[in-house]
Amino acid sequence: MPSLIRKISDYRMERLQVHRVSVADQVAGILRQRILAGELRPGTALPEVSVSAALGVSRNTLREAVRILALEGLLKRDIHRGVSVSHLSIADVEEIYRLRRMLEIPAVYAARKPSVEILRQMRSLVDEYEAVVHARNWVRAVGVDFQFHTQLIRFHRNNRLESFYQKLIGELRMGMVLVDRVHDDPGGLIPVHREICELLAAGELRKCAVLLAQHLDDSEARLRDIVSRYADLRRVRTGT
Amino acid sequence: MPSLIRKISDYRMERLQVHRVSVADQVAGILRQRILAGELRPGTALPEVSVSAALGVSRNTLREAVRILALEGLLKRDIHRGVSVSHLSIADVEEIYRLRRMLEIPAVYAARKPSVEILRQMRSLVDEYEAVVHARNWVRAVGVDFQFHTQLIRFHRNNRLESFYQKLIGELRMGMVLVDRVHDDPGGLIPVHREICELLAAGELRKCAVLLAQHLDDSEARLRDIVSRYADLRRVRTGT
DNA sequence: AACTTGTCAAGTGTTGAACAACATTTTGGT
DNA sequence: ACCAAAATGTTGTTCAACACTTGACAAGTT
Repeated sequence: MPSLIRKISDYRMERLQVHRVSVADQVAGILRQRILAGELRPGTALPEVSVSAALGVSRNTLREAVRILALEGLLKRDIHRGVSVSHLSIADVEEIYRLRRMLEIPAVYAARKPSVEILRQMRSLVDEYEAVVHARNWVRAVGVDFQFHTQLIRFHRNNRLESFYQKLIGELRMGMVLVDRVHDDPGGLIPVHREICELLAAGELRKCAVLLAQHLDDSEARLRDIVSRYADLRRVRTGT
Repeated sequence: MPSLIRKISDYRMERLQVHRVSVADQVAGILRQRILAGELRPGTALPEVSVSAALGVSRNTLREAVRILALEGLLKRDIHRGVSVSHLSIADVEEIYRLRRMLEIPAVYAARKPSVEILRQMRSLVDEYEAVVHARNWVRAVGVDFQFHTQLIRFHRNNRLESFYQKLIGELRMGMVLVDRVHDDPGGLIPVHREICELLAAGELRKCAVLLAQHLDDSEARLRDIVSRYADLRRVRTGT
């Protein structure tokens, strides 16, 4: 595995940078990506031997990667029974959205003097979202959507909060990708996101907060719907 | 190591419960405890070979434990350079206290109809705090203090928030135990905590929030002081 | 038939040893 | 005194083996 990395870059600088990440972290990244892309669906078991063999790393390394993802909430570990991709329950969705409200809405007010940098980022993310939706790349769209909200959180200027928030939306993302078909109206978010930017720039924080709250409600309702529908589907398939 | 556990309990019930925790988790628990007790001070290096030998576990197992604590923020990993107990900087303290305010004050308002159970817990924790301070057990006092605030957070009824909060105060605790001597006035918290309980019970949420905010400010100032003093001390000792 | 009791395979938990990769220190030369 | 190259000690990673659980199925009992 390390030799593969070596091959990609011969330049000393790059090699150093790439190499600073341990293999375990890289493996965690790969698995995270596959989970968030919906490739590994909730409930999928990840037997250590076969997975480590498939990825070309040792069992121990895979274990470290799994430990990371388990602490992130993406994988579930049942002792002596193996790991599997976590399920997102309605309760989880509700819990996470209560947190999003608790964190994102104050973020708007924290943007009293909004950072130009963050605002610029947000605007470019809206553009990117538009492009991605146009290209009908739904998985990527979900990612960009969440990046937009992460920028919002950055107004708090708090690293711990930011990484916690990213962990949260990581879990949500796992639920979002359950639908391979377009979820209701993915393009509908564009004007909302754009208006959030403008209201922030104009200092209309109250209006912005209201709009955001409403946006979050919508988003939660949509995800609830997806999750409950998926739960039914699973129930039927399992025969419970 | 596992066989040792077996010996302790022959009863099936107990054995099941004990054995559900992997050795790695147990080791993480031990290390966490020693760090939070101030036994392992910030900056202390933890060489894998010696530590694993001392604890009687393999290097791989210790590594898993270290991975857990690193993700909790208690240990710092520098790749190829080993792990050490994290330092708490003034910036960290400030960041964490901003989060505490953001989370605890809304918790008061979330206690509009306060759970009897939580309130009971809080009161008994105040009593315990009193007893512990009387016994001059400062390390334990810090722990009980933080347990009190954790109960406050429980009004949010949000598991993810709770574990995030516990991670946060875990980091603070590491700073708190830097002083082996009594920090200014450890008994002074008793009436404050007690009044917070009473105001909550009486539904005087606004007053309670104000008091809590003030309490947090005091607490932050005290910790800032400790940390900066310790940083000076370290600077002198290191000769920088 | 329903219930308990072996037995077995498959998987995880843990270990120890070995080697590779890296940071730091020491060495050796100038 | 300075700098590059080698030695050192540590972590990162792999491998192979064993101990221990679990789940499922077969065998036996009531």
